[in-house]
Amino acid sequence: MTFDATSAKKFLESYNPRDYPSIALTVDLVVFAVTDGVLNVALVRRGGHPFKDALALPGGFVGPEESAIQAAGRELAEETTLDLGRLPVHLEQLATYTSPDRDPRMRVVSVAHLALLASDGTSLPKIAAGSDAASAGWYPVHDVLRGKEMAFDHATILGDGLARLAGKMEYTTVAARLLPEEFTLTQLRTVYDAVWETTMAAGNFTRKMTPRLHDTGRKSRGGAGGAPAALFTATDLHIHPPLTKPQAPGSPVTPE
Amino acid sequence: MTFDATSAKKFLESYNPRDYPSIALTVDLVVFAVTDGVLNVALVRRGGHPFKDALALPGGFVGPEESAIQAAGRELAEETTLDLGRLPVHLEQLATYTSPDRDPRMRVVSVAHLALLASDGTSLPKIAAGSDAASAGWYPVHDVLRGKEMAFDHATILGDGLARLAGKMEYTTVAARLLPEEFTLTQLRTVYDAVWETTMAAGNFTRKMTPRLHDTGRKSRGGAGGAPAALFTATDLHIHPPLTKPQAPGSPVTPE
DNA sequence: CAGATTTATCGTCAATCTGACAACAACCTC
DNA sequence: GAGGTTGTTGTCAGATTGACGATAAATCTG
Repeated sequence: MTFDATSAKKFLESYNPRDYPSIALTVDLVVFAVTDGVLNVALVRRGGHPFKDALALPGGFVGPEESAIQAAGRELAEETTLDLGRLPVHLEQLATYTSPDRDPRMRVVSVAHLALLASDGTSLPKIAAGSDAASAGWYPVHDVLRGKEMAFDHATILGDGLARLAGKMEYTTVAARLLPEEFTLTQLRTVYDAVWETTMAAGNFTRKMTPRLHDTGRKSRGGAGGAPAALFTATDLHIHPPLTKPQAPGSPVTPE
Repeated sequence: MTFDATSAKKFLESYNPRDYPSIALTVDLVVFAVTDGVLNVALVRRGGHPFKDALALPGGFVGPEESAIQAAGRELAEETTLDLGRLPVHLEQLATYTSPDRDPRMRVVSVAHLALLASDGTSLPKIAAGSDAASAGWYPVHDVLRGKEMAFDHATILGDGLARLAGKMEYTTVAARLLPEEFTLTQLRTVYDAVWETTMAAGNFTRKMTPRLHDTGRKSRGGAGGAPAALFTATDLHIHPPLTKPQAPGSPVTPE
């Protein structure tokens, strides 16, 4: 039925690289960490054109002999000076952005990744600017998204990253990857509140979360002046049934 | 700490395409459709090496001026001879597979997509083999996955596609995209059973699903010999709280 | 055409889960 | 040690769940 075998329909047997303009394969990183009840993202300020001085996600090229996730891990290690491999940093593929004109210079296909850094909640890991970046730092995610002035399509990528994290926290214990290996229920609840922009009831949160975690038996050395809290460890158990993010006001549950 | 700015760390300002081996950008398609209570996937049998005669996902190259999802839509239209654009075919990006040696010939980065075709449940859309494929046809997904003998990493991709669909059906009405625009609750339940390999109770399914759908007021002309069923239309409402897939036996909910 | 059969939908019931909130115990600061 | 703060457990009414039975509406069989 389709005789017009367009050049794009040919397969590798007849593929000649010179038929196609070359493609740059990069990774972009959405790196999250929580401090003081706020979800932060690592951003760099661009030093060169295009989008000079605009905020952008950190990233870099995928080397000829590495996969995208390996490249993401390498970039993350270079940027955070973190002894990656010791801390269980969560790193997963997010999505790939392929619009032909997303970079005005040439065709850049970017595989975005989501990275979650552990934090005790009071300080953020140091990060270093990459080679094309003037500076690097942490920015409150929800503020950045409301301001929405980022280089390339990075605002979209950041939004997708947040949505992925928020969604996955409903049926997983990923939120624990934003905390030290041992943590209290209040710390975990703080992470949920930071990401979801909610204020969850402490009692009910404890009731629903406890069976999914492993109680170490130890107690936190009272930090803030209250009763000592039990220290938990995350299991890789899926939460079933899911913890549901409170319905956003205005979206009816049962339209009649 | 890292002074050795590796070539891969350089940014576009200093990027020279000839520094990198060229990359082929392709799309792979995981196309699903349901008949007779079975979830099927469209596969082609490869005509050339490597993996000659093995089953593979349909796919093709991304053209120089199209995005990955556009390429996926084009390939889907070419393959199904379907008047895409009329039927609301669900098409979404799944994940990107970038392992350097996933294709022995050269570096092929593939953006996999998930496509859901509407079907009345009794027949499947015709599909045509692509240029490098000897034949194309529908195969039962769960059987194929159990057999697990596919070209390249396509078994992984197919598994990921199934997991995406199964997961999304918990909190969305995507399952309706595998049915005609108007459908009965039993048809919808059949889709759930086909994908999840479950047997859901009809009464409870009706109770939970009804408020998420739009009742057209019309009734199905009794096809199989029973009471006529109400015809529904899908809304894009998220299901809240989610419909939970029954726990797989052997995975305890509350380990104590 | 009169059952028998199949199918869709609604109803019931006990068990569980949920959200709201109170009660209590353990710790810090002054 | 008094007072404030924090973590955990308990209570209670309302909603949700899974299992299953009842009813109504159509087709199939003879």
